[in-house]
Amino acid sequence: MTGPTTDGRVLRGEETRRAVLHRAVAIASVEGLEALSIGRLATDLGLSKSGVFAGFGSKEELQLATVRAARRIFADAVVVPVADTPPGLARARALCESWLAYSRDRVFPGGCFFYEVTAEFDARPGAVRDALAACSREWHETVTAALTDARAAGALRPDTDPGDLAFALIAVLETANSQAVLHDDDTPYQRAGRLLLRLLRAEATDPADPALALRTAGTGDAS
Amino acid sequence: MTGPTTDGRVLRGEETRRAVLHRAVAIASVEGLEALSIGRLATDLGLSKSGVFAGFGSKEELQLATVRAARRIFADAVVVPVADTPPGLARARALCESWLAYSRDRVFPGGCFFYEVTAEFDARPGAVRDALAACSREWHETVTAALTDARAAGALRPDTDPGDLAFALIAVLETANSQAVLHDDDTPYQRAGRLLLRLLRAEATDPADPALALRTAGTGDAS
DNA sequence: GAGATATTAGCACGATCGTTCGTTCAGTTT
DNA sequence: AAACTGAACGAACGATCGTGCTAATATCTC
Repeated sequence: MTGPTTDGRVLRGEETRRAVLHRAVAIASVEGLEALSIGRLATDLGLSKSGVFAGFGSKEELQLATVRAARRIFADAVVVPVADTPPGLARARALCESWLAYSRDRVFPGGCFFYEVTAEFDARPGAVRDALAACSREWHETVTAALTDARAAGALRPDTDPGDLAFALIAVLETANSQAVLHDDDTPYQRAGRLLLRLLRAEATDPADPALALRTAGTGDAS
Repeated sequence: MTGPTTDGRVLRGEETRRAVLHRAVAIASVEGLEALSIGRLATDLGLSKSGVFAGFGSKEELQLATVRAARRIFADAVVVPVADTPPGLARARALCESWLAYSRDRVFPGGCFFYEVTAEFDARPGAVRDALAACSREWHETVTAALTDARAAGALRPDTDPGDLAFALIAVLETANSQAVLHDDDTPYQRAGRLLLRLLRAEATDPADPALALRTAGTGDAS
């Protein structure tokens, strides 16, 4: 009986926590996790510094909570929408397109949250880096799994290394994000779209696989 | 004759500036340009805070000088060594291998300086971002030029887009750096080595081009 | 030597950082 | 109504930030 009866107090607390994290992921995607200052969050949200602090207990805990929040947003924006795409090659393709849209549409205002923040922490030992490494691994495994399915289904050549291919696909995605944000330019996304198809077709048993068809806009289907 | 007669004063000043920048690029490659604090640099080098500050005039100028210093180190480590490689496909290949060594050997202790710092500033308008954008453009153009030469020489297929191919190659390089640093793992470099060759061979008119031969160690040449 | 010049040190400023403390107030329980 | 709980506040702390001053110290010119 840890009475999960609705307690309005803790409920309100979680609400402000969510508000803080909503702002935190936005700031961190642009300026990084170190630029997250408790005082600034408090000012932006009209809260007191100590109030924000109390909700997390330490700056590092705030950073970790921010990473967890971003992970959820990323999953909702990129991975969840492709759940209804059939496993295999089509899903791998859908994951890439979904990722490009995630970056292009600025789900996080600074582009990909994890690109920004991973570069910031990848060489600094600590809990934040560990959390980011786990996210990275998770994403790579998601793409690799789709490609492994595709190979098992015969859509990719038997000698294809799903890990290598996933690495190449993700490399193109991340670089498109980086270049597009840095130069405030859309063409990297177009380059990336071409290259993704090229990479997949090069490993596909059937380069004309419908999962690799061009889709300029919408579903591209005309009945 | 703007009297370049050795003035020991300005010479000494430039010496300390170099010492400061040497430390600055190391710090920035690990923790970013914002983590560069004047007081910390002064303490690390046994100088006074105002002494360090006077050498640059402002924090932003220090950051810009750090970027310029890193650009020079990068050029010396990656671009200069391939100057004696014949232009074209061989040089493109050499640039990639040189870059991998630059990252793997930790010319900057935090891996690629520009990966770290570009992610930090790509979404923040300002002089630092502009300088980094220029560096990015310069590097892309260096690789693209080598590929354009290769195509002009008939080593790459006529329909190859040097910009797209350079983009893909650089994407693989950057991601190898990122993954290797984040997970403290060497395998991303091995993946990258395989993928680079794969990408170049796919566009080469002669996949058996000697410039694309495997070289496991050293020059691989036996007289 | 004297005088000009450029580097460096010393000191202090306002601002902001993360953190701690005691208090206030709304909601829950008895 | 009284007792308790948890979120949020306000004030303050020591530290560090970037940035100005002024003075001391080298070095060059004459």
